[in-house]
Amino acid sequence: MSTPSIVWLRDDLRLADNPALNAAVDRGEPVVVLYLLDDDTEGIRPLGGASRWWLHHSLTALDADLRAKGSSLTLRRGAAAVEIPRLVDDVSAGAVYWNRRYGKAARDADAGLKTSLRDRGLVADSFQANLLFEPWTIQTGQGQPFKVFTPFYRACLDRPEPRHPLDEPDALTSPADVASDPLDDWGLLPTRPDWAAGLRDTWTPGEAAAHDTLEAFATGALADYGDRDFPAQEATSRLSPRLRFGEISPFQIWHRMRGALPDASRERAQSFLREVVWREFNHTILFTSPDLATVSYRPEFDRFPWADVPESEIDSWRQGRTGIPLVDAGMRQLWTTGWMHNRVRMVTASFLIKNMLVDWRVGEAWFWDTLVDADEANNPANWQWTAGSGADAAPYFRVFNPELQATKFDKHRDYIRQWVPEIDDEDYPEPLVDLKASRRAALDAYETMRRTSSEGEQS
DNA sequence: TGAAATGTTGGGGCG
DNA sequence: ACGCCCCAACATTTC
Repeated sequence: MSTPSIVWLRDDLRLADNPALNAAVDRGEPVVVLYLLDDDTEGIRPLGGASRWWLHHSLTALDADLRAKGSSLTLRRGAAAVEIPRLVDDVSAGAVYWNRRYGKAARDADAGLKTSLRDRGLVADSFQANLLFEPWTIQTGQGQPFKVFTPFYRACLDRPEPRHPLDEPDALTSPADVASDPLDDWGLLPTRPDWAAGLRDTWTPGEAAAHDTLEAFATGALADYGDRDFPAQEATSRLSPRLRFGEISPFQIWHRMRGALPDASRERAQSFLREVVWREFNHTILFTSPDLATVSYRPEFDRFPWADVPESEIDSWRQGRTGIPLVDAGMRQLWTTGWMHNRVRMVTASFLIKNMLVDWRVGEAWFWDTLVDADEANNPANWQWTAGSGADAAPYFRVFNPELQATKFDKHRDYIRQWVPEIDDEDYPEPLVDLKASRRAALDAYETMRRTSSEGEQS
């Protein structure tokens, strides 16, 4: 009588460098590879639309990869606290393995599950797979979490080198007749309207394509990583959705960057890894500030006098009709492809927060819904960075001028023309706001916040 | 991973 | 030759 192992995949849709999967294989019993669509556990943020599109296709790819190894993906839907024990009973499982995640609700759910499974006599183990450095291991000399990136980065580099990636299992055996939802029943893909054409043209989700992307970057665009601030150039890795869904692990990226590279790319590799460590930093912030997506890290921003902006104007921003070419180009790239170049993310976010005086949470929510790489740590942390309310954030008065940014980083307007082809036509909209006056208003609003904050502290 | 305002310097035109 | 002014270029400060 076998007691199968369950591998519960979440943000780690890969077979290689997957410690939970390898642990299950090493246990020697048949393995059920599970993905659970959990929109029901309180506090776990439901995925946005673009992420659901990606998830659908990444699960499809994963299932195909599993079938090539003699297994398949088991799909279930519901709250983990209900559905995991149900699956355990269905298959008479003897062990459950997973790789760790770092949001509060997720950690609480996982910890509760681990306790209840162990109380029933099952093996229940979790693994480090999705961060190079566990958040609780990177601390200041005082034992506090870092609030500033650069010392955090140095502390990471002082740690032992991250482990080498693990090989994927050669073959898998799975128990017969495990009930699985049809993926199509989950409704992850958009219909009426089908807005995903641009996503389909841009991306191939799945582990194999993730490795192709990393390899192409390491041997190609990485040499041009010094040009990464120019949005018309393909000088970035485009690995963000791969990391979000764990089609590739940061360990695999780390060691690829430490491996054989063209000479021109050696120094660039460290610049790129520094960005990967920003992801670590953001997850560490999330670990210590679980409400990162809803609460300003700097409490004085609770008093920031956001403007009461009509929804129609926020829609102009969402749809890329602000009349500011670089902002509109970025927002259209986002809507069309589910991704936006990093510099343009900063410009579009600064425009919403500072030129329009809209609460950063509004923008964060839109990016959450439309980005294929929306991540519960990076997305809110980066919005708070731009707002000035975050850890090691840009000072509030650092207001991007989108015209100047276009001059500096899209000199020949290639990026703008790609996404806003009607830029020179008469019907291109007038600017939604006056850049000079709105900058002034943003600085005044910041001053108002500072004044009311200090009054609040005195009373 | 900013921008704008303000300050400083030095070359050159000109009386 | 000299002082004066203008202004561009660069540096520093401020928001």
